[in-house]
Amino acid sequence: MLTLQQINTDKEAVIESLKIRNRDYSKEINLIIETDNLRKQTQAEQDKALAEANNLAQQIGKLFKEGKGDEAKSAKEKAGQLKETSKKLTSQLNEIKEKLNTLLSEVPNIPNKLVPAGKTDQDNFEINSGGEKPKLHDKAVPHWDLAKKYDIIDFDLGTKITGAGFPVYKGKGAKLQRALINFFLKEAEISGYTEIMPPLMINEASGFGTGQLPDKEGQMYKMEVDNLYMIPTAEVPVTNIYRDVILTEDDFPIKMTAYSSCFRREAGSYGKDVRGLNRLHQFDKIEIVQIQHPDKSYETLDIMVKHVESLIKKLELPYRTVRLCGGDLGFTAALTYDFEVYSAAQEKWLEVSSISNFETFQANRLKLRYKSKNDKKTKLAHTLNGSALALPRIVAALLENNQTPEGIKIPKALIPYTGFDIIN
RNA sequence: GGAGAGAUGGCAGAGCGGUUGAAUGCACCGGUCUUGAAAACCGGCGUACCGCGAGGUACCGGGGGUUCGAAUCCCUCUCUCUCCGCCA
Repeated sequence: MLTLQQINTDKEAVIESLKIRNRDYSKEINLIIETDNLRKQTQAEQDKALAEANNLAQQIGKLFKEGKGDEAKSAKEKAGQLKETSKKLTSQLNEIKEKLNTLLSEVPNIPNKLVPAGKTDQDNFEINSGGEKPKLHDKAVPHWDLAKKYDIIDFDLGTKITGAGFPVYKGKGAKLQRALINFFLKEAEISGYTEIMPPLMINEASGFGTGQLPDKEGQMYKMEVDNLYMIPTAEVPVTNIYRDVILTEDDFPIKMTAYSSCFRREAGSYGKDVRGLNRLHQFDKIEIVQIQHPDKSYETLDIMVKHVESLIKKLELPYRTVRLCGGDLGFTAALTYDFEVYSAAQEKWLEVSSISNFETFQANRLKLRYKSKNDKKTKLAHTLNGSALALPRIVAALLENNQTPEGIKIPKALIPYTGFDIIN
């Protein structure tokens, strides 16, 4: 969430920047400032009352020691009154603080200047593309048919065991998953990321830290009995490693990668979008996370984009890179690049990666800070993350694009990991 | 699951109702000394909020209570450790 400091220093600029999200937040921002002023005022009153009470209590202590019981008694009465007023003020203050927090957590991140105007994903700005759309043979079919033909992914079986959106990978299908996981992890390792194997369930504090709670509670599976959530992405447990941490500048950059299964309820999705591997409740993803000095986070974002691009290139998939427009930009992000690969049989672009700079938005919730060398103050760090990469749609594109009458060819870069070069 | 012990500053560890934001040691930073370093000595050393400032307030795992006054007493939650049970 935004800091009060950000809002108080330049309220107009905040409101103006948020307009690119196609909404006017001036009402919210003004209410926040108003509430904050009330907070300050109430706190000043409370501090005064408490100071007086503290003083009095000390005096009473002294009087008792000196054996002046009578004087102490009258002082006690006065203290009792003070206590009541301070109690009232305290509960008022708590209420105000809670309101302020709620208000603050409802304002999205300030978009970077590079974010283009627009409402939907149609308005995203294409900044790059590569690879070539393959020419498929006459009898080419979408990946869900290929999955059945070669018996590598069984959607019905998943439905039987669990429900829709939980596919079962079999034989070479399972091996392909494992190969992709190892390939992505290896590439991340080469780029200097430390591998993390995180818990797949998280508590409330972690969900709040990275911004899934309270905004996206409905997207997560919840274990009511233990009050835990299944992770929607490894971003959550991995970034939360640094919750409540104060770093030194020398610690930057912190680079972590993690493979995990991800669980999303995807309530409200339907139709073509969810066919086959296009949208699942459980899927596998390799995530890269960086924690960086504010001066260097955008440089880092570009490096992360390059990393993802190199993965897709090695897999020889046609892709395009887009910068998300204001309407498509996530609540917590300041700038996001998406990668889409072309899935030739369904003739669709599929989003396979999303790389974002959150600036201090997550760090503020996480209380993730660093000690500045210059002025020795603690300041909020910048957090970034990206998918590198999510498996299902990559698999969809690989299957569809590489299908031949003889079988599905495996891209060269992946063969050392699969141990086979064709699925037939 | 049962029984017990515990949670204090970066770490270790005192304090167990009154001037304790908290002894002491280590670590860390600045200085003296030294050719340099070590040692020794001197000084500094938590976070947040309010205030132009002096200063004030809050924080000893979280929340609540008792009291004029709580790190200290009570309740509750969470977590850690030890023993027993169960178990991949």
